[in-house]
Amino acid sequence: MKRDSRLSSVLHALLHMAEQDGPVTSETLALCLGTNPVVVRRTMGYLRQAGIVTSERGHAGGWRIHADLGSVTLRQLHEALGEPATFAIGNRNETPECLVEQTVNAALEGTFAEAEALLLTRFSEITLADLASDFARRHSALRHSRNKS
Amino acid sequence: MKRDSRLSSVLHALLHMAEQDGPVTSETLALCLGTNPVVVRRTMGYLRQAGIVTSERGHAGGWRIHADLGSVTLRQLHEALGEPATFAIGNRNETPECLVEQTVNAALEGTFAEAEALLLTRFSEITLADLASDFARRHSALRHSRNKS
DNA sequence: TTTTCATGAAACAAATGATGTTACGAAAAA
DNA sequence: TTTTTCGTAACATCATTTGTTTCATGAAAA
Repeated sequence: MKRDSRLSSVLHALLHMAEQDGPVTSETLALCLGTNPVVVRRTMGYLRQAGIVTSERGHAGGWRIHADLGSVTLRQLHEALGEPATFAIGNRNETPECLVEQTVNAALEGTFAEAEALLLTRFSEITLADLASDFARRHSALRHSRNKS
Repeated sequence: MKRDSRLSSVLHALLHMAEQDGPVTSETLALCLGTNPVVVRRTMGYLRQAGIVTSERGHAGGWRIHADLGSVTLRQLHEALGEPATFAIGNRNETPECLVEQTVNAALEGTFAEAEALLLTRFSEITLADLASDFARRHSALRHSRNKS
């Protein structure tokens, strides 16, 4: 099953952008992510539409975060990306005539809905600022362990 | 995103089998599911390996449920199918060197793990007997509404 | 004003993975 | 011995994401 990794990608990109003062080009982000500048533009375009980032063309152009890190949640990013399907497991037929299959669908849908609600709740509780501070902690821990050795 | 619908499929098949006395052929199940007998064999084969169903060849052969309906949970079926990936969303790179990406992965993995745990818990709480009685309820409700009209 | 750098967007290619199909072998019963 | 049915391998199809190529457009620098 091929997973949608855009949320992971934009988080990676945004945290790198947060470390920079000026704008960051698609080229640079593509190098960070191990992909292609066009893919970066395509994906970041969703965030621009949602007002989370801005882009500038020409010399010294690139991408900037256009929001407070503490105000952007994973849920907002997920929504900006079009709320892609959460689960890789699903019903065989979404609108079956067969009563047996309707029963199966109802049971699975209820369960998936509950798990998705939990996921989205957690997403809404995590901000870019949280991740940035997690990163700072890891970074400093790494420095300490390097100094020791 | 293409979803794995095997759990949905086997539930559909098992409930149809529960309605029958004798064995049910792959051909019959394929008609119920709107697919191919070979696909049925392939998928039901996982359940046979797990001891949930048996198959017999030749005349009057086919598939039988080899367990008490109340003792088979959705979780067991999910496990029998090889515990396919739950989420259609995931990390871009599972073992990144980049500390930023490690931070992102850790946050997402924690959240996904929590949602998956909930899903599996719910799966372990639902048995085939539960679904069969849900079905009976729907079936009887349908008859009543038909009699009214 | 021309060149360079960057995004915007469309069109196409590649890769991936589930599902579907064909074909044939093996076993069991009529 | 013929029919039925599963078991399995190999291959085809389909959908979707991701990657690539290409060119147009805009903005700053030379």
